[in-house]
Amino acid sequence: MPDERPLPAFDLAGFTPYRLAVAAERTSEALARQYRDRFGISIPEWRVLVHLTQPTDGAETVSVRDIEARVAMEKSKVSRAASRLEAAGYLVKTTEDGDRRLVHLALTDEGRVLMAQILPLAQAYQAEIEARLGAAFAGLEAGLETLLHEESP
Amino acid sequence: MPDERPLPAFDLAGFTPYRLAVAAERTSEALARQYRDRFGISIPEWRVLVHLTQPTDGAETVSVRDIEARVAMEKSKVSRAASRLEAAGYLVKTTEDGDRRLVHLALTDEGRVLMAQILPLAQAYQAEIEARLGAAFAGLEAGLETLLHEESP
DNA sequence: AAGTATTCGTTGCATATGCAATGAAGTCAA
DNA sequence: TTGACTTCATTGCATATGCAACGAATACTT
Repeated sequence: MPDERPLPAFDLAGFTPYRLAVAAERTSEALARQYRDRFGISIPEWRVLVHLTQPTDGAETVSVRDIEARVAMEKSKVSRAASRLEAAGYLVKTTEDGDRRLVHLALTDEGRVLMAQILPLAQAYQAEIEARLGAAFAGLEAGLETLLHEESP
Repeated sequence: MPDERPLPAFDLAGFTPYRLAVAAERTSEALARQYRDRFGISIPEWRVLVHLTQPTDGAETVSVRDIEARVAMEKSKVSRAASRLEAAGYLVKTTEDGDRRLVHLALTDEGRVLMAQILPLAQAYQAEIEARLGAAFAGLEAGLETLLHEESP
């Protein structure tokens, strides 16, 4: 006869990593669809591009390693995304003067024009999310803040 | 001279889809590492297995399509994960009697034994997350609830 | 009933991914 | 200075993935 010992009750629908994964996938995809259809940009490429628009506090260095450190993205993924973007003319890779192991990434004018079109989409989308969440937005933020600033989650 | 028109200011660190993606990746990975190291199970496989432990309300059918519908997982991904799990002996695929297009997925005894080991890990991890979040947990939940129950995010 | 349309699961194929290995460049210690 | 060790970015390779196409089964329409 089959083993009928009941499994521990487990509520998948309430499992936080699962909920986060689904929410992340849906929200990312909704925006990704826009810039993929219009500009042929993938999600890893978008992440690299966006990092290059961020103000670099003080030191003007943005290398593969910097991006890898700030995002949950492997360096090989960053490297390949950067190569595709370079081939497309959106950024240039130059060897850092000080430390010649580092590869300095910078937007081209073409890249700036691209981002001048994409960033407003992202801003509008963020506003849409906040509007939809209403009062719940602050709570979501507080929870994410805790999860993101922990040592070993 | 280079185009210096400033790009629209965009705060990547505060971009909700980005925050969700990083939080999801970290929390999923922490558990995935455990069942990967101990049992050789991948994340897609874990998702399929977990769905097979969930109480099916009424109709006893769990097909590829059901899993696809409930999770953010493509049917080909579900199909291949199920095939690997079948090869490993953790589940069996049978043709549904009523509608012979449907493939009925069910845990084997071996699969139940496996899940009896993994589910407690997941439960403990969920408890850990809730403890770490403390009062912020309810707020996170409320936000996720809104994001997950929307038509077109 | 017959023919068309739709649904379901799998698979072929091109691409993306993760990981380890590599080579180049830099650091450190004696 | 030399030699061992570390860091950085890229690449090779095996595997995973998404998408379209397919065949089988069912539903729909007249």
